[in-house]
Amino acid sequence: MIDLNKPINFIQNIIDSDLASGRVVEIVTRFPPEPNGYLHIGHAKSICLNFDLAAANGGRCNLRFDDTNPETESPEYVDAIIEDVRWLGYNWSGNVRYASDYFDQLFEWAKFLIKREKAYVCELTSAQTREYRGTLTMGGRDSPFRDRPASESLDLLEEMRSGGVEEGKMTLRARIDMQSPNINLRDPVLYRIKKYPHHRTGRVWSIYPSYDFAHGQEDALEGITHSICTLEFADNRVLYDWFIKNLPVPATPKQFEFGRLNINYMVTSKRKLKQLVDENIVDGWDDPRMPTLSGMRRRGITAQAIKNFCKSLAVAKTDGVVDIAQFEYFIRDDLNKHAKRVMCVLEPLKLLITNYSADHVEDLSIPYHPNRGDLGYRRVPFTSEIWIDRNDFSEDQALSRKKFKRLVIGDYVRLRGAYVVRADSVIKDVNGIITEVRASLVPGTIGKNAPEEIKPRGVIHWVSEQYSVDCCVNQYDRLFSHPLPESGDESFVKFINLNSLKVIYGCKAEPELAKAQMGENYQFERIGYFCLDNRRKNDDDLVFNCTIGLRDNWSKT
RNA sequence: UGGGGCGUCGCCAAGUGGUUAAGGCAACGGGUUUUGAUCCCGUCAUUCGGAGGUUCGACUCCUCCCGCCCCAGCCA
Repeated sequence: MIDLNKPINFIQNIIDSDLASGRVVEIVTRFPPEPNGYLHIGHAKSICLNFDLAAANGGRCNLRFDDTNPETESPEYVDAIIEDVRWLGYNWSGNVRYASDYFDQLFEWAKFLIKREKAYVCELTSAQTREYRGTLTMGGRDSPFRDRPASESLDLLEEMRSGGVEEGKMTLRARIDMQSPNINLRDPVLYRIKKYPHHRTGRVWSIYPSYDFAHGQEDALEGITHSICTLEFADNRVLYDWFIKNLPVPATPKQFEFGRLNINYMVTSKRKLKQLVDENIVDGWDDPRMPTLSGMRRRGITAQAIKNFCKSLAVAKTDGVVDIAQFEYFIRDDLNKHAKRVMCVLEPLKLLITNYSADHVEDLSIPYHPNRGDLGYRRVPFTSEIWIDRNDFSEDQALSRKKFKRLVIGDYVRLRGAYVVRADSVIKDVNGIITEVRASLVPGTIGKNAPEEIKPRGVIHWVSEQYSVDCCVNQYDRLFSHPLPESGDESFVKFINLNSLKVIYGCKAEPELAKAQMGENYQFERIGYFCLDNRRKNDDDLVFNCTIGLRDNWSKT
């Protein structure tokens, strides 16, 4: 599975030279999610990169929540994220860490900067701050509070911290360069007032550090050697380095950026995914149509498939769009190897075998997997009345054997794992709808080919009517009808595919599926891969989610 | 118009002065098959955003041009 020919990525190259030059002795990385939403496939790429890079170099990787904005964060997200990382199979070094663990230290460092006249409390409103910042092409103007005495800033900061100042009235800013062509350096905000309870520190703080003031210092505190983030943070790197240089931090982490993962027909923006959840466009963060890890898990996509996919991805600085077919390849690839084969009829049509005794039952033994003997066999009862899928039968005898490898009046077909049968006639209701097909089997064809002159058109799946179990199947189509739903403005909701969920009731499954286990993947032969849905009302309800259909070359033509 | 980043097959992507320009996905042929699945075999860039230049020799170095992405949150 792992492509040994795949060259090492540019970050590994950097690690190699850092190790060779002695800049670092142990590789330490970190996965730093903000707990303001659920993890999605894009995060999976980052998780794999960080954990695998550390492991490949004998280092370690931390899991750290960047919880610097209590207004948008919650313990629900913390728990979900931890579960998802575990599900992927990764173990972080030591305890789960939080930016909030370092609030005291960060505050001390803020005062350190003030004392060295590298930070000041600013009383510009947010609108004024924006105005003073200048534009992309023009420099900004210095804040009138820029040169106030350190002692004054120190007192004010203490007042901000203790809740004595209204939200929006003051910020702590770094004193860098209002003329910098890099806007991040135009006296960035280090602390802002938020009188909002934090999910871990409660109401202890009335001010919270900004991402820029927190992230690099957290990395330094944890001894992170390679701080890997996505491309949009490239401009923040000089600021990251500025703090590391101007603060008495215990280490010198370095930031490296790579291109985030985009997949067509998907949306990977926590903000937008949250919108889908909040507006009830989907069933929740774990809706099987969502690109979230929890949604994909519920859909039946395996952690291994996601990891294999992520590892196949290049780590580079280009921001491309990966074809969803590439992801689907890895989903099928893993499922094909591991899923047990069973039979299930989605749209039942009765087939009566007229030359088979009505009270006879044959206990057939059929392998769980065509090329994995280690998975063993299952018992499948064969009776005279069976269910076949309606679209596996046609009255049109003119249909060529090449175009329709299924049952046609007057011709033969193999019942998977059982006999070869010939369709003889049909019975219709008053509306002309076929209600039953009458057929005759060719004796002695179980496990053997039919006589030379009988050439079955193909193989179809079936289920004994008497022993079948009823089930329900959820089939999914892509959530968006547009390959790039995020292109253009915020109107991605306009591209929602309204037919992305199809619930099929009254499906008939072989008795084996009555024992279906949660978390197990099955292949419904000739249809696709399925798993039990985790939101069933009762434990013995049989509701299956279609993970993905089998590859289907024939329907394309 | 400032700054940062990127442009190699339909998609992803190796390549760091001399290779027949890897590989995967997709596509298209063919073989095996009691899943129209899997598996196997084969085909698929005289060309690297464009134009010049340096060089015996460039996707790789230089110059100019074109295109795309990110930055003006007290979000991350």
